Amino acid sequence: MASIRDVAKMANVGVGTVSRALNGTGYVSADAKKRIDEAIQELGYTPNELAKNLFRNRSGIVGIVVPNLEHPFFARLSREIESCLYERGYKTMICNTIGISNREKDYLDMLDRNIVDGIITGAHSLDDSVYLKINKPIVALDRDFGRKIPLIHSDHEKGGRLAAMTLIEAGCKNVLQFATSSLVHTPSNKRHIEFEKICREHGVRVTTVETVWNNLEYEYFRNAMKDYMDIYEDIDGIFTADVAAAFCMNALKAKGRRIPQEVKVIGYDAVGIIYLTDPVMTSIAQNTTEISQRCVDTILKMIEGNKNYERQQIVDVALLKGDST
Amino acid sequence: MASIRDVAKMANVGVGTVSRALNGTGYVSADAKKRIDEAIQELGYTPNELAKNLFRNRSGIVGIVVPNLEHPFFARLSREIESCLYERGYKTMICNTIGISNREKDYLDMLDRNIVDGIITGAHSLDDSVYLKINKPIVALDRDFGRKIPLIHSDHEKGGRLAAMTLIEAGCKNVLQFATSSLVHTPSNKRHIEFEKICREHGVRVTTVETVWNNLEYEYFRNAMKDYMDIYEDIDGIFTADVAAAFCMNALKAKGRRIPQEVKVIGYDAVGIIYLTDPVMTSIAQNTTEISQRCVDTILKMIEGNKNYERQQIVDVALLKGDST
DNA sequence: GTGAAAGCGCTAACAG
DNA sequence: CTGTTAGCGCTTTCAC
Repeated sequence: MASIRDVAKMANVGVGTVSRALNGTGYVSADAKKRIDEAIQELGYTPNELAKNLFRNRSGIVGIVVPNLEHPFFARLSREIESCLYERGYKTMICNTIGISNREKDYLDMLDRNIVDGIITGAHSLDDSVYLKINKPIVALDRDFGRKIPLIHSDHEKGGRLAAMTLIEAGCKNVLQFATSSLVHTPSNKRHIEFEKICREHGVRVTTVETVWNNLEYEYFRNAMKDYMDIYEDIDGIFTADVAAAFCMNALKAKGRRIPQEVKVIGYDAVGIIYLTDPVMTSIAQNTTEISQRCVDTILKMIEGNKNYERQQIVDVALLKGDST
Repeated sequence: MASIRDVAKMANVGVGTVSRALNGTGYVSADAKKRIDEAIQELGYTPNELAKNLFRNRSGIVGIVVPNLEHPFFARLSREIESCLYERGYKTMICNTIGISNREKDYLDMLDRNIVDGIITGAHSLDDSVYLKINKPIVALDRDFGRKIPLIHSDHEKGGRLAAMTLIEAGCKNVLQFATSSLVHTPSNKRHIEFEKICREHGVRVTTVETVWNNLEYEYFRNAMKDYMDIYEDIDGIFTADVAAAFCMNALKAKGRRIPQEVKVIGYDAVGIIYLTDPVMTSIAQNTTEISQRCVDTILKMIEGNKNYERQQIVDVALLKGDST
């Protein structure tokens, strides 16, 4: 592999001149420039990023930590974040934690080892204290780690309200929702608190099942939802995230209950699968495009030392009306 | 950030000794080792991977290039490949090409710039010649770039045969399949040739629609499949990849056709969404776990200079019987 | 066993 | 305008 020295030698100039020519920093005579270009051509020279990285102590890589890339919400988010980063000249490292806190820790350590310049995290298996000790660029998705770490999340309260109002207006009197354990204090869990509150205010009976989503596999949701539908037989409305909601719909239909006539179902996230259910699922849409842009914008500001960002950024949600409500 | 020099100074040893202690290479007296460990503790020293990378001219990163991470097959594959790489001590860089050949080229160039040590590619927008020029570790998924580049793919012929036999045995007489343009010469497209052949042999009429899947968005599939179902009204069997198949099912049901009584549908890939359709979709399962392992195994062998791998590796497929056939 | 020194490929500062 | 030089932080000979 040809190095900058080989180019300099062949072009009869110093390495500094080649570097300047390459990066457009400082003056280079047209003549020298021409010879350098020729040498680069001839040698098939490509700058070695590894050396650049060492010099400027930057890798140009941002890590994105998600529980499971196979979950459609995180797949979409990862895709969009990767696109934003690409536009801004950064590369994307992907990290699946699959609920294993060791992995999450390993990936966080890459900040110290200078493997990534920053991390956007949507995983939650580690204790807050671990994050608070870190003094490098981190942006959190749907989790508040305290003043030091910026967080970005949807307006989940509004999401819960929209969901509740949708079911209420559709005439539900006895609804069921699946929430994350209330021990986990995340912005996203607020939708369930709000949902419950609104339902109560309107005299609708609401049952909240708190679950720990051990893993985010379809297979798991499928079995779990089937079991739950056997337990809660008299409900007329359901609110939970898309994948779970889709499996609820299937389980309900298998039991002969008609949707939306007998049971209304409203999902959350509005990922592609809402078009796959029969009927098409009503869902609260998170604006993953804006979330991604804000995540990338914020992490790059942190990396580049620009303090000019809001610590908490809330992104609007919207009702995407389907035929399941 | 403390460097190895600081550690050496504090421990009263040379940097070489610290390096040896850190990497377990060469002898270090117990006494020196102890002082070094203490210094590392006290300084909170972490080795800078960037410097290591430059020295050994390796980044420890493998890039995985996919058309669209949001497509469930690639989401699963990416997840599994990331897991394998993690087990082997490598990191994963993710690259969505979204059908843009510029992006694919940009990511390939990272090989030359030493940003990634190798690339596993499942994208196809560039011409073969571009790949053939590259002299670095590349493993291709479902595409034959010629003798230089190893390829890994499912036994798609068997897949096509299984699909055909399933529809035939279910009594279909007039089936429809969606294939990639026959101009694109990929192993995965062989399933449609085989499918057609088997159907013919059994006196079953088969219509093959060749499509260019412009993008892999749910929205696109949904509209496209709806239109196709309006055009092909008299068919009694369909074979296509899961996502498309799922939307076919929905479009058919919307037109009042019963599945599987009037039309049988068989998918390909067997990703999670087969459990979401109603009825549960029959599909040909690709063994993504084994595909991922082989991809990782092969790319790491190439990176580490081990020539001991097969150029073409074919992974078995299996029929996953659902209720749509 | 261990320190000193060279060098991975690049950039930036500094004389000319 | 341009060549020389000194590192970025680490690993690895190679004498002592």
